[in-house]
Amino acid sequence: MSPVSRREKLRQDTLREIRAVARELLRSEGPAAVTINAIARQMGMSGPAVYRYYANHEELIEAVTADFYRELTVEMEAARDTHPPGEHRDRLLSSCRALRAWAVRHRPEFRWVFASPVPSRAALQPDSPLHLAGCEFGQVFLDQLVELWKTRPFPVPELHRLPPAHREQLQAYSREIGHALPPEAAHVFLTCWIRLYGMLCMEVLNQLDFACSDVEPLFEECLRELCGMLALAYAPPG
Amino acid sequence: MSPVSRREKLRQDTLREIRAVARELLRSEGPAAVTINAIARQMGMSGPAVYRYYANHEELIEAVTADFYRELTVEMEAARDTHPPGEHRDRLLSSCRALRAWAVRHRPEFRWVFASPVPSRAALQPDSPLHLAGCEFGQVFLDQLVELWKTRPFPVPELHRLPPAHREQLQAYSREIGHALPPEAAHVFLTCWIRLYGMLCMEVLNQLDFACSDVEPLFEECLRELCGMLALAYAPPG
DNA sequence: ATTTTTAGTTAGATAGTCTAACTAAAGTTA
DNA sequence: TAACTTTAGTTAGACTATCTAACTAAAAAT
Repeated sequence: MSPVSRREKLRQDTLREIRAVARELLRSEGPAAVTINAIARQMGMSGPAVYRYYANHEELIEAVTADFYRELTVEMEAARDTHPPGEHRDRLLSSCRALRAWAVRHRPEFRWVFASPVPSRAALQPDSPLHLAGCEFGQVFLDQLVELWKTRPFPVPELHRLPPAHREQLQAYSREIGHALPPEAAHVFLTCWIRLYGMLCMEVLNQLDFACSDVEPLFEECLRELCGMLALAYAPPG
Repeated sequence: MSPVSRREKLRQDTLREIRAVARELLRSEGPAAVTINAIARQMGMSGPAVYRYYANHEELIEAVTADFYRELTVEMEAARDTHPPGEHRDRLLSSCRALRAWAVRHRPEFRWVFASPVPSRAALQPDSPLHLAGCEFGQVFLDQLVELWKTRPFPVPELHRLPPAHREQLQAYSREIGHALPPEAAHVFLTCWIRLYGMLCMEVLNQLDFACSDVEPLFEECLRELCGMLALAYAPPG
């Protein structure tokens, strides 16, 4: 007895096809074109049939977004793993570059991830696939800083010099990740993450076009600064 | 003879009211609720009447977005001008804090500005009100760096050490702003802008909630770093 | 006083989300 | 195998959106 019935397999195939068609529409016609009806047409079925698979438009959108997170996560992990476990610097740089490469190669998808923003922590139920996928994505970066911290701790600010309110948040977060990083190292992690991800956000949302068409050099400089903060020697790509 | 006829005045009032109602809907019911019909209902007129004022939904959205840019610009300028012209440090910090204050106080609006992103440089016609408002917004920050550069130049990288492709873009941009900043100073401007704006982008798009509910301390640290890059002595708010 | 312009109206074409009621096929069980 | 249940699909339709067309009434211009 196979654990998945034939029916279940077909169902999974259809679910996958729906998301694939949605993505194709996103790429070819933009986010507004990703409608239940358009997907159904493309698949040669009637509109309401799609509701057998996703309860409503929002749920479909979330599933597609989760796919994007997962694909991005896999690519970052793959890039990271082109270097042996000990090579923290190369692993980190590779995965960061993979992040940007994906974002640039899949602009509509990356924009989509931002534009339908993680509805503030409180809103999204913490066990939804989207939330999970988002966490696992962030984890790729976090894990590497944790690993680095364990083997080759980077410089951190003195905890008592950080504003008390901020300190408490860092302590809470440190607890939340099982003390894998102490609060002051979590602060460095956050700072790095904001730099990296914030820059990509601006690039992909076309907020840098006024001055740049090619943002890669700025991104590399960002990576150089990241290395600085983490006491790693920057190395150019290639 | 008044230069604006009575009719024109009424028209401007209605245009303003449409945008105000749109904004109210955005705040109270979210971006999806900002529809031509809902606005018309709220104003007690029939749907198609709105088309006398805005040719289509997109044009209305653009006008509202331009309003947001303008309001934000005004607030930043006002904050800047609470300090006398010579006080570069205080003026810059005040306007940056005003930027974040507006973003946090008007989250839906700020999100909206990002989420309906400046359609890449090529797309948007350069004389549209939205594009203009966006430029004027960026100008608030740029102008201050220009002023600072003229009176108290900040450290810059050596131009020949930047990647050639990047150098060319910076040269083009420098030309575009009438050489108000040389390319290497434009590079510093860009770096600062990305830090500042990128961080806000992440905060407002709920990408930092996983660790922080109060991002202010991180923002202040960002300002501290900005001051460092610009050879200014950071000063806390208040 | 007549004409033109403008701001509004209703009716309707088209396209979306989503529900309800039904059908046919596939799987399950007596 | 026959009857039953579950599932994936169907069509019809209620509701809402954008936007066009054709019309009306009021205001402005001549």
